[in-house]
Amino acid sequence: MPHQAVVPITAEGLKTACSQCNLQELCLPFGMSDGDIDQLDGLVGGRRKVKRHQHLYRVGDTFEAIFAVRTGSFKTDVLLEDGREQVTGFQMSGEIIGLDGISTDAHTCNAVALEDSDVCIIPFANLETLSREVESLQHQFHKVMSREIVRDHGVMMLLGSMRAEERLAAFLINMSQRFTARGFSAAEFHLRMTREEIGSYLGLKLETVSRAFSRFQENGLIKVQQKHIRIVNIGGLKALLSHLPSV
Amino acid sequence: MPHQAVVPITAEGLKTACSQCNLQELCLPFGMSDGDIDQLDGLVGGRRKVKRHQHLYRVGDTFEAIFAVRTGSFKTDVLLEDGREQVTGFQMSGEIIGLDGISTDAHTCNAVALEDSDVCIIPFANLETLSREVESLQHQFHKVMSREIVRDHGVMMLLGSMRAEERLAAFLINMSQRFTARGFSAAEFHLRMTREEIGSYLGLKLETVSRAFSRFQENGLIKVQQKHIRIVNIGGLKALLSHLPSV
DNA sequence: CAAGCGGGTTGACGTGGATCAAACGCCCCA
DNA sequence: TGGGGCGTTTGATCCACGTCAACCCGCTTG
Repeated sequence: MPHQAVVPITAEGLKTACSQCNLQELCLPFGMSDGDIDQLDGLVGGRRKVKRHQHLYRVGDTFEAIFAVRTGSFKTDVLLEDGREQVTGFQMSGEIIGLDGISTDAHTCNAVALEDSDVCIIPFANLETLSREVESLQHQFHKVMSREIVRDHGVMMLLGSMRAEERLAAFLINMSQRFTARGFSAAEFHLRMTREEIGSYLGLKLETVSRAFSRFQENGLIKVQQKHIRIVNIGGLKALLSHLPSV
Repeated sequence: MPHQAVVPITAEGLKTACSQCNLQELCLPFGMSDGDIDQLDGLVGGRRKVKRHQHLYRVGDTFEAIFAVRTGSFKTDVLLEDGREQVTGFQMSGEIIGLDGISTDAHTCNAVALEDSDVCIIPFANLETLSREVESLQHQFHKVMSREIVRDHGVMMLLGSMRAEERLAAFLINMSQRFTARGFSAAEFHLRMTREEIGSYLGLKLETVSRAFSRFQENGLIKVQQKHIRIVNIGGLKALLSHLPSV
C-alpha cells in the first residue's frame, strides 16, 4: 500500500475528537446535540496527514474507513482505460470522503490532496456500530450520503444541460458559498486546483475554462490573477445561471 | 398533494412483503440471510400503483419514504428555471427511488413512471428503526446509497469525458446488463423511454441519439426498430468504450 | 543569474453535435 | 377504415467548444 503512516494520536486525544472539534457545524455531527456528540468517543480511529499531490486512497484499495477533511482540500476522480480523467468532486474541511467504497468494500475512485492536508479516519465499522446506538448519528450519516447524491445530481445537470459559462458561474458561486460557510470571504478566495482540474470537473478543456475566466473579467464579473479570484458582481454571475439579463 | 391513493393491503400481506418477494436478489434485502429477511416485517408500509407519465413524487414534496420498484420503471429528473430538463436516472424493478429526499426532508427531483408501475412504500422512519436492530439491513442500506453514488460518478464520467457514440454504447450496455439481471434477454429489449429522455440523460439532443442509433445499425452493432433494440455485436459496442478497434 | 518548467493565456482554425426543417411511420381513436 | 399526432428519422447548416500552437509568467534549482 502506498499509504502514508497514520499519525499516532493519544487515545485521550481521540476520545474527544468530535466534541472538541471546531468543524462540528460542517462535518458529520452537524445538527447533533452536544449530549449526542459526547457519545461519539471512539468514532474517530486516527488522523492522517496527506501531502500535496499524494493519494488518500486509490481505485481498488480496500475500503475500511471514511475520512473527514480537517485541513486542506482534495479532489476525487475516476479514470477511463485510455487515461481520460473525470474529476467527480472537490472536498474542503468538514466534508466527508470515501463513501464510494461502501458499495463494494473497495474504493471506486481516487482521492488526491490538492494541498498539504489532514483528515480524521472514521473506521466504517465504528460508524455502523455507533449508528445503531446513537439515533442522531445514524440520521446525520444518512443525510450526509443523501446530500452527496443530491450534489451529484447537480453536477449531472451542469454537465448535461449547461453551456461553458453557465458551468463556470455555477462553480464559482458554489466555491464562494463553501468558503463563506467556513468563515472565509465570499468574494475573494484562492482556488487550490488547476484550470485542467476545473475543466475536468466541468466537462471542459482547460483553454475553455481560461477563456471563460477572461470573459468574466472583461465583463466586470470577477477579477482573476492566476488562482486568486475576486468576485466583483455576484448578481451578474447568478444571472448567467438563470438566463436573466445580467444586472 | 397530487399523489394517488395508497393501495390498501392487508396487514398480513405486508408482514411478509420482503420474505415472500421474488425481487429479493435485486432489492434492498440483497445479500441478507433468510433469517434476517424474516425480521423485515413492517418495513414495507404499503404499495402504490403509478400510471404511465404520472409522478411518484415531485420536487418539494415532503420526504417520508423511499420506494422500491416492484413492476414497471421510472425516470428521475431535475429542472432548471428556464425549463431545461436533466434526467438523472432510469429505475427498474428492485431498484430504490427517493434517496435524494433524506438530505433535506424534501424531494429534490421528480420521479415519473415510464409505464404503468407499482412500488413498495418503505417509510423512512421504519427503515431507520429496523436498521438499528438488524445489522445486515443497516449495512445493505448503506450499500444501496453508496452504489447510487458510484453510479452517479459513472454518469459524470459519461457526461464529462465521453463523446456521443461512447455515451450511447455505455447506455445500451448498461441496459443490457440490467435486463439480464432481471432474467430478460441481454440482446433484445424494449426501451421504455423516448429518444428525448435518453438524450437528456446522456447530455445529447434527441436527433443526436437517433443518428447514433442509426450509425450503430449501419455498422452492424445493433438492430433498431423504434423502441425495440437488438444487440447484434456486443463486443463491438464495448470496443467503442475502450477505444479499441471494433472486432 | 540563467535555465527549465509547470501552469496559464491567447490566437487561429477545425469539428462534433446543436439547430432548424421536413417528412415518415406507428398507434390511438373516431 | 381513415385521420391526427406524437415520436422518430434524416438532411442541411451553424456554432460552441476542442485542438493545435505560440507565448508568457512566476518558481524552482543549479
